[in-house]
Amino acid sequence: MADEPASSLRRALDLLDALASDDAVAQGGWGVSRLAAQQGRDKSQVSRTLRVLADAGFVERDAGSMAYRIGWHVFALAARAADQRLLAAGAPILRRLVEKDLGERIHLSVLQGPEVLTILTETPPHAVQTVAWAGRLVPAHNTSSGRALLIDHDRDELERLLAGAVFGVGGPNAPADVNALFERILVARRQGFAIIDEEFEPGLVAAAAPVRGFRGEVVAALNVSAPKFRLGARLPLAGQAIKAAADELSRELGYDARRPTSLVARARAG
Amino acid sequence: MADEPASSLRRALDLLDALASDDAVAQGGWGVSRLAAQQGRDKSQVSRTLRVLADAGFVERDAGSMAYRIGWHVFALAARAADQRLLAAGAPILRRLVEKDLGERIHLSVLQGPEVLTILTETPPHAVQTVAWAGRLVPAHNTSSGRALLIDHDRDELERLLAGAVFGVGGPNAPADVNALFERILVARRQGFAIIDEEFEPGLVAAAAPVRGFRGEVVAALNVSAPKFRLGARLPLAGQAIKAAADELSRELGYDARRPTSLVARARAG
DNA sequence: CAGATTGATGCGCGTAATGCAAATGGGATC
DNA sequence: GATCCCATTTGCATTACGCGCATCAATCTG
Repeated sequence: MADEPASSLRRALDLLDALASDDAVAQGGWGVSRLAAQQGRDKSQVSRTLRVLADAGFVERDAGSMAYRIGWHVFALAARAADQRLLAAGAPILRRLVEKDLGERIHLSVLQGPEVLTILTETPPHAVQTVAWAGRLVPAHNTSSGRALLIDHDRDELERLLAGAVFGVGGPNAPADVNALFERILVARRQGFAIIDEEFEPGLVAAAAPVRGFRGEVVAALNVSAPKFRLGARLPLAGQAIKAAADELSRELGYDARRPTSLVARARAG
Repeated sequence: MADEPASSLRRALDLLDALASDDAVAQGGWGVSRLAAQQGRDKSQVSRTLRVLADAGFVERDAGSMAYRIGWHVFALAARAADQRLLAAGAPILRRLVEKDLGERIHLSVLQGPEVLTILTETPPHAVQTVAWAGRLVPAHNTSSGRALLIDHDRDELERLLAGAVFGVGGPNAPADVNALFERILVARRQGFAIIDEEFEPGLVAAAAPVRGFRGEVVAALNVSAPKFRLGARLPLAGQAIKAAADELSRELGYDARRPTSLVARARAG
């Protein structure tokens, strides 16, 4: 719980988030009133905050509709967001995986608090509709990426990280609590990759493996997900392929598997 | 220059900017003291502001060095709003192209599997018939937009993507097979834009250039097409104009041509 | 161990964010 | 053109909260 006092800065950042929501994007941006109502704030202050954000280029407003949308500055910053090496080195590996090995949707994700952020997606050409997954957040505790990203966490760390998470939802096999999750993490740790069978969504299976940085800590996860009827049978094989690719990516980031990692890897949990 | 009172929000945003500077990025992020000195602010408040930014995910800190960097959350914002911005920033550029530069029909399109989907059109006033092109699908292999959208693809990727495509149809100069297409893509790659001369339809010429997103990957294509008797003579010039406009749009999407984001592009090429 | 550096925190002070209310500015409809 | 209605901005009194100073803990250096 412990709702922070919510500083004025935090409230401003929440406005940016709201403008990047599916609804706001789909409607070509939101006006002051809509934003104020949605955020439970007074219109006046929202108006003033947006003016500052607009002056700084973080939002911009449509000349006709007066609606605000995310501005150029955010895109410029995003281009310099954390570890571009991960993106640069990851892209070709994802492509190869989807084309040569698996023929299913491949994602590269990082941990964002108790959730998983997809930063790169590669879709097979035959895919009918491409849902834009990049930039989306999903829970960490019932997804394959999440399991891979948490593979070094011990029970206490899990407990703390997932204090607010809702267990037992998603697919029929979703873990019921932290203990169940930890058990499955131990399995993943043993075999080097995680297998998910209808935990996140009914009928969906997935496999994921951790990507490590040069210090040995988990920096990302590579995963494949697909309908059970298509991927189910060869899921263990897919896991192996994903793990091989993740290991390759780790090497490109400077990770040396022979060096001991546990100490440094643990440091990131705080 | 009437310096604004500089609200606290503005100061916080300036911190993000500072963290996105070349120096900061090159050094893997900056610490509190460095940032405070560079911004002429007190360490204490920089520390507190960064804590809020970090809680919101807008910055993240390196566990070892304590240095702050732009966080993945910014990336997520940009990724989710990317499509919106493509449309918003694209519209005026299309309008300007058709009014000032070319006086012919301009399209903005994206790749949809092996086909090209037009998402924005601008028509010159003198146009007799206004066919609604937006929402239409055309083949990728014998259109200028398609060529621009496939400009980073290598031969193998083309082969897989266009496995079901019918070659040798459309105009008299339509590419006969994947090899012929790839040859022409190489030409387009060299000059930065694609020229089509009666490939899609007899008597029709076109020029197109790729638009890149903040990650450096091709997200759309800008193109002009017109009857050969009207545009044929100045087609190379039109190509240059289209390329210039596409580059401008890319910049508005956060693409920085100087940065080696081309790693992503190059890696695709092989 | 002294000395320097870096980041976090306690605490009064004063600025700048806040909420209410009123004003402004279009678009509608009649 | 007069009257509403909606969205956005602005005026203003109040005070929360951002601010700088000083202090403290933790690391690094020599």
